[in-house]
Amino acid sequence: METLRERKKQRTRDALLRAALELFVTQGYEHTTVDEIAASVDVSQRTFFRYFASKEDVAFFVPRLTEEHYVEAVRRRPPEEPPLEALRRSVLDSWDTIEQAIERYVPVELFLRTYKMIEATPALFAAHLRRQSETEEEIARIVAEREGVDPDRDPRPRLVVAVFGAVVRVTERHWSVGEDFSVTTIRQLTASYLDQVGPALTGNWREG
Amino acid sequence: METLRERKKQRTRDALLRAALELFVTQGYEHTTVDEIAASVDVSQRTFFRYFASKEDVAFFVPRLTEEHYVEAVRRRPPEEPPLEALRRSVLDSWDTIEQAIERYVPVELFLRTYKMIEATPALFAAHLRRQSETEEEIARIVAEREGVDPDRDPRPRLVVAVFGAVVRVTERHWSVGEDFSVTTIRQLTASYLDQVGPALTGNWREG
DNA sequence: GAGGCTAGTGACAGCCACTGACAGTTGACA
DNA sequence: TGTCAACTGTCAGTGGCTGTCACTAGCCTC
Repeated sequence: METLRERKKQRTRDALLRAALELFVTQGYEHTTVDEIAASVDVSQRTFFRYFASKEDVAFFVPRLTEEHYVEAVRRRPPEEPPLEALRRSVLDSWDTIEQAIERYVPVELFLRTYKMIEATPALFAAHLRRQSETEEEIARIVAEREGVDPDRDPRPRLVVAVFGAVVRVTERHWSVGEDFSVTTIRQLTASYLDQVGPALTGNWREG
Repeated sequence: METLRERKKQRTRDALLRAALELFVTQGYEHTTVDEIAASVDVSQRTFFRYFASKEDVAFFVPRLTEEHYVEAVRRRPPEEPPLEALRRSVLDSWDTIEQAIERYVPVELFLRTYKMIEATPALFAAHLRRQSETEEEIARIVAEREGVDPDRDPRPRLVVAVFGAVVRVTERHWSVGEDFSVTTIRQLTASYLDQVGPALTGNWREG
């Protein structure tokens, strides 16, 4: 962020990001062309593609921040904690502290609406799931490391991480279709769902 | 399959499907153009798109069969079975009986290689995950129905189905990178992983 | 502070997936 | 056998994305 050149670049990137997200959430992802985004920032389409690898890539700029934030939280957990407990605390802590990280780039409110848009747009939702699965692979390796097992011989790290991720995804999905979307809401929902999953798996639903 | 016209259509469709999968698995999905597929069956590109909604769509023709097969298996489970047990038996039964259904369209071996290709191609893998999540939504509704709960008020159906699906996905992924790919192998792997997930979630990994 | 260097950009041409419109052809069926 | 409908090919166009090339504006050295 030293030279004028770098500041200019940063400004162009930020402008493209903001413009893209704004257009996406107002008129929809599919109905927004890259030409449109570039034009609204007054650069050529070619320049857009020098900042973002693809149209999809812009949409996931902020989600990428939150994923990294989460992974870092997992890394920082004390190693004596059982895996599930470490994961649980990591997600909840992440939701508590993510807002500052986001606000540096876009208003949190815009991010939340982007998130909803991703869940509602099939092409983006697919990409979202794939990204999550990549994150899970990373987390599985961290868990394996913590527990001192080889993830390619012992399936437990990937199993635990996948099961945990599944619960998080159900939560997000529920949150994304609801009215009340705030960071607080999804945090509470996550905690609640994580509490319910144990009984749901083992319990008999048809008794009081 | 009565009239000549219908038989001709069927033949074109089958030829396109076979040609596409063959090209995909030999030279890769990304390196295969729709023009190439159409040319190798001697029809116009336009005709290809009259049979398949998209290039992606051909790749998932057979997976779609297996998904439907699985959903049907779940529907047929006796209602007194606990949810997890019903799901478990459904996947395993599906793997036992799927081969006939596939063989009507393509050789099972080609299907298995297609499956590996899907797992190895990011764009297809993303689509695969989205399709699975749609299937899970359907299954969740079936489970909710069986248990007599409202899936929009009670999160348990979606939770159980998502957790179960996560285990299946870890299994598939493991299978897809391995050497030994046969239907028998993935069936056994699935059974084994399902057995391990309970202990992995609750147990302490660091003791004997 | 003049001049060379280079990162960043725009303009243009081209590939590929996909779509709409229209016209030609070929089976279905009376 | 002639009419109708289904199926197909051709063509033109859009949108995402990439390579190339020339140009400009900020940087850095002497």
